[in-house]
Amino acid sequence: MGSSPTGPTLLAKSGKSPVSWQQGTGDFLLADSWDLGKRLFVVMRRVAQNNTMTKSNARLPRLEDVAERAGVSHQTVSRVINNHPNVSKATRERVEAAIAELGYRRNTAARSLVTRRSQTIGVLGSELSQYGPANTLLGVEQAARDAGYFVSIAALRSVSREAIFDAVRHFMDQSVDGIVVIVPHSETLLALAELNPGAPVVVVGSLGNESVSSAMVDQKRGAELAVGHLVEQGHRRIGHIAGPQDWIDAVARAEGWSDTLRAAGLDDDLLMEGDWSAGSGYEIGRKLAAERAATAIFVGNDQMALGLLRAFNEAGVRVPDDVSVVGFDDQPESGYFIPPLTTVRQDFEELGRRCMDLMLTAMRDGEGGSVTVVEPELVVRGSTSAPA
Amino acid sequence: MGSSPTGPTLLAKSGKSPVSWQQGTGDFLLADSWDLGKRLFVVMRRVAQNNTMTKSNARLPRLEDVAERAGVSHQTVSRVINNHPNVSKATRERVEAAIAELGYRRNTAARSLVTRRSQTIGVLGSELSQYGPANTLLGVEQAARDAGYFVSIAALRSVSREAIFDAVRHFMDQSVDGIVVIVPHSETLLALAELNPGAPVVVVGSLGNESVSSAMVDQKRGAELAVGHLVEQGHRRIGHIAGPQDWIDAVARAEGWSDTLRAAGLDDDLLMEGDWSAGSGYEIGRKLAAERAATAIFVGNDQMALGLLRAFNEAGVRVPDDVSVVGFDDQPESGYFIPPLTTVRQDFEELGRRCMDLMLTAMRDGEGGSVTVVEPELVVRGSTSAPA
DNA sequence: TCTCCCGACGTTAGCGCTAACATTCAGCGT
DNA sequence: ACGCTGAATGTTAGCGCTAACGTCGGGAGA
Repeated sequence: MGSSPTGPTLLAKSGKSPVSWQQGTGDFLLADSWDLGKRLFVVMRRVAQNNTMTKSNARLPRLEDVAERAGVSHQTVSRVINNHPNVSKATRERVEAAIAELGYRRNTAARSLVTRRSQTIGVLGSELSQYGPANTLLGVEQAARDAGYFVSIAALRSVSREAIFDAVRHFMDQSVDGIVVIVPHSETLLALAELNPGAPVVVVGSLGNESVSSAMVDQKRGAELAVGHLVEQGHRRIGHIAGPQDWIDAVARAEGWSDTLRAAGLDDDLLMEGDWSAGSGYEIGRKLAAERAATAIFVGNDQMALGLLRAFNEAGVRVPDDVSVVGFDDQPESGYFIPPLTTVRQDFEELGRRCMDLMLTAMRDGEGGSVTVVEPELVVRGSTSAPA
Repeated sequence: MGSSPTGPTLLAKSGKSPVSWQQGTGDFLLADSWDLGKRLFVVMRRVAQNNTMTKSNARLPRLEDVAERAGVSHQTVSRVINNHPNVSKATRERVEAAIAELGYRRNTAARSLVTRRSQTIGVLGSELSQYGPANTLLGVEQAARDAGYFVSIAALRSVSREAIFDAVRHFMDQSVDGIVVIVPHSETLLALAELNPGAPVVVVGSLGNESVSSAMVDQKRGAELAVGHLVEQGHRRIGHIAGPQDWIDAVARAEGWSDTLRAAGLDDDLLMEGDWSAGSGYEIGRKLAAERAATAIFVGNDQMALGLLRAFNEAGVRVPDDVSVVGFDDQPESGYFIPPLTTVRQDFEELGRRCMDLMLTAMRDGEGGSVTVVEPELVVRGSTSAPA
């Protein structure tokens, strides 16, 4: 890219942000922000000129151009690019120099056309604005880009067969090399089964099976950690606010809760279902505050726990003195709830990376059905204590 | 797709989730989840077979195949697909039938190769796990997919020139038709200016200028709403916890705060800077609780406000009785803080849609520099009241 | 010395699509 | 009847790349 010595490089090279911020002096703020705006304006104007210039100019260099410059055939250049063995060192270096000089970049479309691979993986997600899915997506993206893949996304507005079909068709149109599914929803898996994506599928968070690989955090184990912690502290009546039961994770967490209680010889009859939202946690919390049946509540995620805390606070139920609360996820905010929330941490980015690892092997070896499990971790904070 | 009548369709067609959930009965849970797993297993096994079958079978149909079946030339089929005018109604119908019968889908790579357009827009984002950016992304994705575009993402791990360069090169390799930048960070704009993406750029949240279009929520106006609300209630000492000042939005909000105070003849000297995190809000909150200089605090986002509330709670500062607090963003959880947070709502999805609108016109008409502004909205809840 | 082999290239033929040009034929005015 | 027009179609030539095969020369082995 034309980085002439007098280009915008100089302006931006200063590195640190140009805004010198001083506490307690609003004046500086205005001046600096204005200055920033002005600088941006100048730089951007130059960009605009650049753009119109290059746009009208010649097209991008191709293999042929590089070949000509290096004095070889285009095929030899191709070999260099693709790291084929039979190229002499001297030629390789000459070609690489030519590539660098011309700023050659290979044309993805042409390559895809002939190789029938798009170097793109599609990520099918829902609830992508939630903490968990969003971070999983980021983990996948990072691993994918590092592996030289493009990441295309399709967010599901609703978890319906139609929406899923539409998204998968979208990916098939793009002829993605693989599909990662971050829709921890059983309906999705069923819909996916009907379609025939024609590309390897890796599911985040499902039970693995022989056709699709899956990467998951051990939800049941997480629930066991949470409930085990409460049991250890001496709680005997431990309720659970579950997520919607068509979510695979919600089912697994409820299972872990139930199993742990039974193993400890306790009743697992205090079960309620929310919809993951703080609002639903609040509604259920109001009922719980009135009933006072449990001395501890294991909540399916941190957001519902937030709603629960709020309801308890309103009703004068003290946490953890009257009731202990454990969440699930460990969002960055959970440590700042009132009181700070004891919760189960899931390493979503690691999950995303593992997911991509599975995808890479699935695409290479064509094998499916492997499962990788990330261990959750209990984070103890102020919302739990021994019962009164 | 081979949806034979005896295929997996039957299994999945039941529509509702198979899990019949009953409050207070852990037994059902286990049984049902097991049942679900079993059903998935059966369906997925069939998928595995399908996959291996079709993978070994013939390749996908092309224009030529459709043409042959419809008794026309491949070019006529192309015309039908691209809605060219000069095709007779009869032929068009015949071709469409053939397309449907063969399940033809056009090859994106081949099309891109000749049209030099990839039908893909790249979204460059950072902090994509945060509420605002995540939802903006969703808005962009929805609008883009509806417009027939693919959405490729690149998340910035750090906001450095190198990372930005890398991401933009990534998009250039993919020859995206446009780049949406959701990095409300001035450094990004400078780095972007150096590079020459060779494709229209739309920035979310910047000041517009002649080379790039931008979609933004009127941050300053939002701050004015928030601070105006506090002033109206009779507060005279109103502090601000700003975001990092290399973020464009943070600067604008601080400006709005400052301007409003000055317009009301009040001092704008109570200014602190956080890093958007609840933790930084908490730290600043501890200092504020000790000083008690202000009767109201306008906080740069809801997460810092959460930390602030927590610090105040710990220190025995009552909200809103002793100090009023206003946030910014209106995350879904903010209504369940203790107390429920008065805050400024930003419609991020609308922002994303508008952003995509700009992109579409920029790609079509090649014009840049337009700006579209989304109005913020004040949401009054329990964290604000008149000073004591 | 001659063959054979193999590394280091070059040449050719598409991948599936669209733009541009070529062709056909009905309908029109003269 | 004649050409002329234009709608409806067909034909041709790539887009930039890679896989497959062709060629060439030099060293090893007989």
